[in-house]
Amino acid sequence: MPELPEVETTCRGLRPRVVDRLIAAVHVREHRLRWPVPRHLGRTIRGTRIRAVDRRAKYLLLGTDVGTLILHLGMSGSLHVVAADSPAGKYDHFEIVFSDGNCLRLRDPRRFGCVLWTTKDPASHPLLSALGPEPLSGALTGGYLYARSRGRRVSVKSFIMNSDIVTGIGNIYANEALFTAGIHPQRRAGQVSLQRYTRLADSIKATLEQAIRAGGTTLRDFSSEDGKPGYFQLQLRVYGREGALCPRCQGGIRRRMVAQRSSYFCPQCQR
DNA sequence: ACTGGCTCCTGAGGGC
DNA sequence: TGCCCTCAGGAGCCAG
Repeated sequence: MPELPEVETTCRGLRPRVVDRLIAAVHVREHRLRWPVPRHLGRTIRGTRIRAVDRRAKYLLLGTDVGTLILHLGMSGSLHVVAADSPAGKYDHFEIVFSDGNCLRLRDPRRFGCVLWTTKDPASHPLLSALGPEPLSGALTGGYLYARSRGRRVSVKSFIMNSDIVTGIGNIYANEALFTAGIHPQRRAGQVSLQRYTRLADSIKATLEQAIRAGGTTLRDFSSEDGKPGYFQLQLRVYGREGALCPRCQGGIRRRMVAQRSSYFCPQCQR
């Protein structure tokens, strides 16, 4: 489900509702997420407070007085702040109960998400330490993508979805950004010019910024922490639109599997 | 060092 | 109604 805009939307929504709240209890109904939820978590963080909510790539970092929770929403995860006495659903695997009567609940039907713990700088955690730059930072430039891609034969779409290269870009926004930049998703990463990578870097930033402004994309079930859906699906130009007309040339949008993921593109506009 | 393919898991939707 | 298939917003891991 969530790519960078959805995680950022969740992060911003969460912040005012959990920062400085006292942790009264932790409930783990299902330990079997992508990695087991640490057994000691309740004992460790009870009685402390959430001090910060940050995002790195698609990870959410909840800083407490004694360490940092590292959360990932996987494909189907979402976080909501609800009344602590509201009934938990079948897929509400994890929750932090606060002394203000609310709780932060993780729902994740597919269980590809995770809840991990570190007492060190989270940036040095093995899952985070090798990540590439944030796409909305000044570090993502055409020159950077060009330099990293020389000699690489993977498709440019796989290349920009690789979090070692640049973080946060999933299948929806990869398709959208490549359309905007006029680059065919199957073109080899090493065969894209500097000029075109400059356009692509701009397209990635613009696409993600627009999506954040719209509150993310809701295809099936994404909703922000307060339960509101995103609206960027109304602005999607190619994703999920096989057979529809290209908004630029009125040709037909095609769908093809690229590296096991559905890719949508206009064969006229994208080369 | 790269690359493609597989994997974890549940649910929705289509064809028969 | 049920069965079987494919696909779904991620990304770590493995063999070649």
